[in-house]
Amino acid sequence: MTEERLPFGVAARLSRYLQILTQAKKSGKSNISSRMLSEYSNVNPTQIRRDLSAFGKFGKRGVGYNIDYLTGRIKEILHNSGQHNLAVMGSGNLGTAIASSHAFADHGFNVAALFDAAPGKIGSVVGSLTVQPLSEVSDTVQEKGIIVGVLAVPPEAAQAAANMLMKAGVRIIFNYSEALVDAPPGVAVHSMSPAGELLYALYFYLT
Amino acid sequence: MTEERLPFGVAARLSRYLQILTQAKKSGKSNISSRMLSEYSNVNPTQIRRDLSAFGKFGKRGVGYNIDYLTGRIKEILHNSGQHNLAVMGSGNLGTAIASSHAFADHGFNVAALFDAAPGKIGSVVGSLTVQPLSEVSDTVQEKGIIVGVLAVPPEAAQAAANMLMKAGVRIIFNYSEALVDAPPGVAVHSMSPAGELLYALYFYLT
DNA sequence: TAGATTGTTAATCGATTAACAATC
DNA sequence: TAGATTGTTAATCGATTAACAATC
Repeated sequence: MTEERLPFGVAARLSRYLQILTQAKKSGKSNISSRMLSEYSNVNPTQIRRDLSAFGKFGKRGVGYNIDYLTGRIKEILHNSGQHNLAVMGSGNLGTAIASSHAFADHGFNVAALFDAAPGKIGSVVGSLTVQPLSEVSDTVQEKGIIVGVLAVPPEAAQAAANMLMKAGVRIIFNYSEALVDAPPGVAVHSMSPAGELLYALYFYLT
Repeated sequence: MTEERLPFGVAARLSRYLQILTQAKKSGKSNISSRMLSEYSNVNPTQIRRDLSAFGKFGKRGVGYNIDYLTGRIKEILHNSGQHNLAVMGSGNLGTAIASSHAFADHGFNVAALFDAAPGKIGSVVGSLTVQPLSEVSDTVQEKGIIVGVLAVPPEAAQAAANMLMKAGVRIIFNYSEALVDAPPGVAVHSMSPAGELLYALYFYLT
């Protein structure tokens, strides 16, 4: 096994398996088969077994994969250990939903700061966070070692919010707005596009 | 050009291009090159040109693609025309954000109903919608011809909400909760997994 | 004309799938 | 033992990429 970067497809699928394993564990399961992983991930079961067996024999024939064990191995492969801090831009309904969600915490992601442009929102409390003004983005990102920024702002404010984050040192932008966001090389922009995914799902429904 | 179903990858990428074209149009552009489409979609520019040229010569050398024209052609390829109705389950922060968003409307998706289990929420108004009780799911889905259901409920309520929608005839479930959702064959479940996508982005940041 | 970008080829690599022996 | 499921092979298909002539 060479220590090279994984192909994009493999890394994407392993991340997906990890997410599913975490949820399956929560629902009380201790083992899971490639067939069940396939149902939840929409990845072919043979492909799943191939992905995993490239790194070792993680399963038991006739039984499936032990969830705790497999979770540990995939975390190793993805170098996923420890905590990472996130900043959320925008404290509207979407920003509040993201900051309150447990979805990130399950994977070691900690929402460490919440910012808003509106003076009326500054100081209001969301869970354990207090909404901060944009003037504090730079200092907070550096103090807390934030490497991921989440855009939960209106489309017309998305690029400006991204610029502030990138200037402060953020290298990964999660864009929940519809707007297109430009970034220099070295910064990864990942745009959520529910409408795009819906178009895709609908195509297979219509045909 | 045979009238067969597109490969999954092609349909996914065309959906993505359509989403980007819609946003690029909004920002005032009238043309776009495969290189720019590549920056926003993270798809290789040669791959984009190949995807498009499989259906015809849509571009102009030295200029790029006309956004309006290309939008029309991709809509044809994806059989995307007309309106489709959505139902959103859950009127918390996330459900409210989804129901208020323009992201879906840009592609002909109309949020036609919003449901909640909490008696205190019933009757409250979100945009042009009034929150309805779960007892009305079945009738509303059938009356309005709703084919897509969006889960914006707490994880422990996700499966029950999905079951109600499926029983009423919904064939596409968009799961915004972290929970795993089971569905019979014939129903497509599409789970958003921001944490999973973040794991993926982080892997390439860490390596 | 000069610059830019498409459309297309060719070569390589990864994904997909069926099938099945191994084995829990 | 019987049933289930992994690990693996082999064959095919789609994705990726560089390169470049065509042409706007």
